[in-house]
Amino acid sequence: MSLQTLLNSHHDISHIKSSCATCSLRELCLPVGLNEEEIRVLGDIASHKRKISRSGYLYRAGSKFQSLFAIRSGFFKTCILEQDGRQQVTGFHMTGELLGLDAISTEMHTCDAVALEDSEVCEIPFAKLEEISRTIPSLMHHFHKIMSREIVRDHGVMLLLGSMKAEERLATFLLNLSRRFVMRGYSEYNFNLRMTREEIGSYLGLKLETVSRAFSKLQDENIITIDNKHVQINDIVRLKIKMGNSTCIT
Amino acid sequence: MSLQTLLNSHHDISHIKSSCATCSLRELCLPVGLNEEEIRVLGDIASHKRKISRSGYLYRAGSKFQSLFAIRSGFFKTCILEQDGRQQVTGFHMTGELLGLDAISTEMHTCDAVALEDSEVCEIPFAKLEEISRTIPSLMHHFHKIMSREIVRDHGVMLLLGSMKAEERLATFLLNLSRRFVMRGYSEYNFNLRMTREEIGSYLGLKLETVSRAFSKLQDENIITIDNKHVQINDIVRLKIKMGNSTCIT
DNA sequence: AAATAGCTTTGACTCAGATCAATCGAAGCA
DNA sequence: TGCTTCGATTGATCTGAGTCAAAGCTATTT
Repeated sequence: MSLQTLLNSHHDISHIKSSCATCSLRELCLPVGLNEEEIRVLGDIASHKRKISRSGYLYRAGSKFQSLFAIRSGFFKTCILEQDGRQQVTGFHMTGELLGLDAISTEMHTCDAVALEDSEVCEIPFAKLEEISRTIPSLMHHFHKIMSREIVRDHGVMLLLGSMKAEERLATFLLNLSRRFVMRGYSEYNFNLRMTREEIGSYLGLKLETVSRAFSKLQDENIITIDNKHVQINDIVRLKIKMGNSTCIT
Repeated sequence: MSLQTLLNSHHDISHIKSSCATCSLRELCLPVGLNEEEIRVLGDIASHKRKISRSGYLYRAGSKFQSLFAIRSGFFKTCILEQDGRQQVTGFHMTGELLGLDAISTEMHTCDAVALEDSEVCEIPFAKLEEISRTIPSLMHHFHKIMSREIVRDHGVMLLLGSMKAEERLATFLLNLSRRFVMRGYSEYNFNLRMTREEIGSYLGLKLETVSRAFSKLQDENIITIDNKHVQINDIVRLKIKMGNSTCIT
């Protein structure tokens, strides 16, 4: 595989406390392409904020779909509980991203959304959104675009995982996270992982031991560096990898 | 695993020539929830039909997104060509389904669409659709719903594959196909596979030999029966399986 | 009718990742 | 402070799927 070491220097990262600071609604919406007028309108209907503490549920599978959530700060996972009790992680969601899209075609949430750290979201009641979209149709159009982009991004990655080995899967996962941090204005080289090895494994279709081994291997190969190894779900990863021909990562 | 034999009888399937007959636009749209007025309007802009013969391209990755396509008859695969020349199948699409959604967030097709048998599609120019949606907003709304439903359906399946063994993946795949045939009004027990073992494998993240072995195993276990084994991409599968607690298949 | 090409099946071998198990570090708590 | 719990790491072993190879069937071509 074409993973290449890009940088080898160690930066001082002692100042990094959380992966994400707090996002204003404006910051959430600008990258998405909404104009000032649309943001103003959205601000009116999305004024309600909610705090979710670590391990808390934002919504549960089966509950009625009522709102989308813009993540102002924090980190979430979405997961489904299979009949045998095992849980399957279906995605990770960071500050600045939209949550709740899983329900958009079914009127019902298809998965649980769980906070991986103390988080704050901005609630966007979907009924109001639809109502206002009658006068400003472009609003709904934007949301559908965001939705499809998010789903397609994930979908594309998942499809490619099928043909990858454990190390490549992990690299893909880290690169994906990295890019999403960059989009939100954070360093692409230093960020915190808020999820456990088991959660990563569940998402990537690997066992936690395999994920751990892959981390160790990437570190041995000097591709990543991990501080605070043994901090539970809070280790800091310095990404120093890049796909040689980065066409296969979205 | 909770696969259970449901039926064991052999039906006469000699009359089954193709997996699908030809669909009218009305048939395409009704299950989707469009009303008469909307179908009439859609009919006006979607009058142009195109025939694609086996192995022909409906569109290619990188080409400009201009139209959605409703499949009137036939069977397609979508696939992406990786930089190393291998091709990755990203989906299969049957009569009555909508094709071209891969491009909806990018203005550009992200994959190739190839006919697996002689097929006919109905072209829906997206610009016209958007134009008309200004007067009938519900139309676009419907399309977004269809879109998200299709994407989510696939996405859900793919996510679950990660934790499955080869046999389970194949069973999931066959059940998925089966349900889609049912939705189009065909038997859920008898249908044709238009794709090769290699294409199935690519889609499921397996090698063709593994797919073949999984087919044999399912047959040994009396879960499926295959006629015309050696017909190239045309073998007839009699599905006799059902998940015990079918919550994990979407 | 024979030859060719495409796809499938099956067997033997190998290896990546799952499984089982033990240990360790960090955080929280009595 | 010591105890408990949770997560991470590492080793040993097992197994399912990939790989390589040979042979089979069907359809197509000559």
